[in-house]
Amino acid sequence: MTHLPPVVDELDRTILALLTANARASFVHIGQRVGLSAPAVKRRVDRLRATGVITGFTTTVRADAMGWGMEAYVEVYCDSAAPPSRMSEVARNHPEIVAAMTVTGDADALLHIRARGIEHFERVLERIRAEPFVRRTDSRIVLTQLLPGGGGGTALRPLLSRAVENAAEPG
Amino acid sequence: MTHLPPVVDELDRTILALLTANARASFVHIGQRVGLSAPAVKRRVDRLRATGVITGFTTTVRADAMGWGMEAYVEVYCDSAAPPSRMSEVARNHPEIVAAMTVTGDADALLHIRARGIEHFERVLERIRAEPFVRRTDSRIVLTQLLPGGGGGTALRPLLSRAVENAAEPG
DNA sequence: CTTGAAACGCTAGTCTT
DNA sequence: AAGACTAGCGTTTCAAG
Repeated sequence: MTHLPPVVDELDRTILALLTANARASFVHIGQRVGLSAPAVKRRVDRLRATGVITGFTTTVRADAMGWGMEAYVEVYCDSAAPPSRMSEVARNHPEIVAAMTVTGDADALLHIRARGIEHFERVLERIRAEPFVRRTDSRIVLTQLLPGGGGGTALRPLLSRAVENAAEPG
Repeated sequence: MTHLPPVVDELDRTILALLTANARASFVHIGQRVGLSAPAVKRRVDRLRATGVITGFTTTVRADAMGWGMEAYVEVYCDSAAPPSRMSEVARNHPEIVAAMTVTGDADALLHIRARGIEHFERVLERIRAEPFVRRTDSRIVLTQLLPGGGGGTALRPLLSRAVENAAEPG
């Protein structure tokens, strides 16, 4: 929440690397690798969270194992008067939209979409194109991830959160 | 590593939702929410990892706080004979490429790139365009993330891993 | 899946540098 | 200011039911 001076030294960077590699690593384990005691590691992690460097701890899930077999990037062309806030609202209302951003170039926004299959994707696309300010869309369906962990976790959170009323808050 | 029948029931889905919301949540805490004892939760999490549904636990880090202030999606047009394996190799050799995939449409591949700033991004682009089989590139620079957690964590792993020789393996 | 017990990790307080 | 140490408590883990 707060925004104190986010100073990140080499020790912090190593701790962050270890935590991104395994968010469930114990503080003693991390401490052994960086030459610190467990309480010292905890203090640094607490500070990284307080300064907003660490925003959370999440789990990477294979999307296809969850039945979300396809993935696409959709460029959206809007009417000239369309405000980004309106697009943001649309993105929040469609759980299949796992990321949304405004971009440079001809298109106004870029959406990262996950769907159960082609027919599901088509329905999502129809819903988006039904928005009054959307003029047209241009889709790129993902064929193969070229890097390991390409289908990873953070973006899946909106798709899973329907199963839980209150998300668990750390600490 | 193994690929046993990845059956995922409603309880598993709830556990996954809680773990994606907070990967450091304790098994007792999760158990209270789903009406299970801690060992029962652990058994299910172990099984989800063994069947490849859970691929890891990671930490979400604000990229800008780490000095990675800009983000772009780059479409790559290749020579007709360029194999995807070659593109995969290129993606692995450039740490700024946090995701790479083959896609439908005019372009052959789509790259997700993070850079410290415009000038850094330009250098990365030059390096990519210097690859012999790359014919041209088409970039979309990200202006604003429209969903919370849009700058998130998993994709940052390659950028941080240089700080650590051996990544911590869970379990 | 649960229970119970031992090992382990987390965390706050206190002291040292 | 930042880390080390210690002790109390919660968690993880394995055995057995």
